[in-house]
Amino acid sequence: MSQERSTRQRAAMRAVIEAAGRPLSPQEICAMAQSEVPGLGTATVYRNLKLMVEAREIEPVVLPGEGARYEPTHHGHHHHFQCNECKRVFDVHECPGDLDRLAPKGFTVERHELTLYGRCDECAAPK
Amino acid sequence: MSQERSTRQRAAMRAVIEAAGRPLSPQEICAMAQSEVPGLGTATVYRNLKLMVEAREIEPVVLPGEGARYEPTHHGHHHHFQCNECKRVFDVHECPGDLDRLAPKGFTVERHELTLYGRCDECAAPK
DNA sequence: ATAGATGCAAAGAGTTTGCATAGGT
DNA sequence: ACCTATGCAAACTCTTTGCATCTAT
Repeated sequence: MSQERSTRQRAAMRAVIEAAGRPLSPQEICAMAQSEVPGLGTATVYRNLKLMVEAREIEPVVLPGEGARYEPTHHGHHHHFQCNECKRVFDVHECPGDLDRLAPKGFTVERHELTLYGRCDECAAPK
Repeated sequence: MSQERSTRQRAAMRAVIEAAGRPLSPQEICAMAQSEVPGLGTATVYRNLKLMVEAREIEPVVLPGEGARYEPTHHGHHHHFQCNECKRVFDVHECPGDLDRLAPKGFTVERHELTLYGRCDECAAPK
């Protein structure tokens, strides 16, 4: 039987993802976790992300045209906002709801993804 | 000044995209256009796709986690529906509108993308 | 004739995999 | 000690770029 071990790199990644408050890209996670575990390699980050997703500890956030980002598993439906300037992604907990009616006749809607684009509060503010 | 030339490869790509009736990936476009222009290379496909997008002749359709596909330019805002079974993508011309209110305070919404997932009419129907 | 377009190959960017070694248990 | 996890480097996929050649105008 396989058994998951608790390693410094995994702990560092977990801490970084928990603390972020927004979905992080693999490179961000790698860079941020390196302050805790300097030698951390990208392969390890990808391998652990995969394991953590399978363990339902985190989940991928995939926006159109962008690589996957990861955030702690949310219980409940939510969407995302991407800043056109800094390109960071934020959670949006509101939902327009009732999107089933938009589908063509005979189509059944099971799920939807909504992404807003614009300026985040920091980038909207004058410098 | 630059002037766009009409070439066989561009014409073939245009024809393929027009005839498809659904958004096509660069590889599909390349493969399909090669029956008309055998030596067509991927670099040319990508370069022409870029030009055609800039010329507003076609537009990219980018779904989460999928590479870009291209379809003839639609006039008017629209969204997409992807069938979970056949994976085909369809246009959805309705729009929930008024999504600006969903953003966090201080955030400005400029644009939105909405993708519905479910069953298309053919796949929803019993076989 | 001239300048944009093409095709090949090489270069990038992001992600995955092979393999010897480090390190949890 | 055993066996998973790690780090490096190489492989892979998709897309872009450099460059000599071709070709529409």
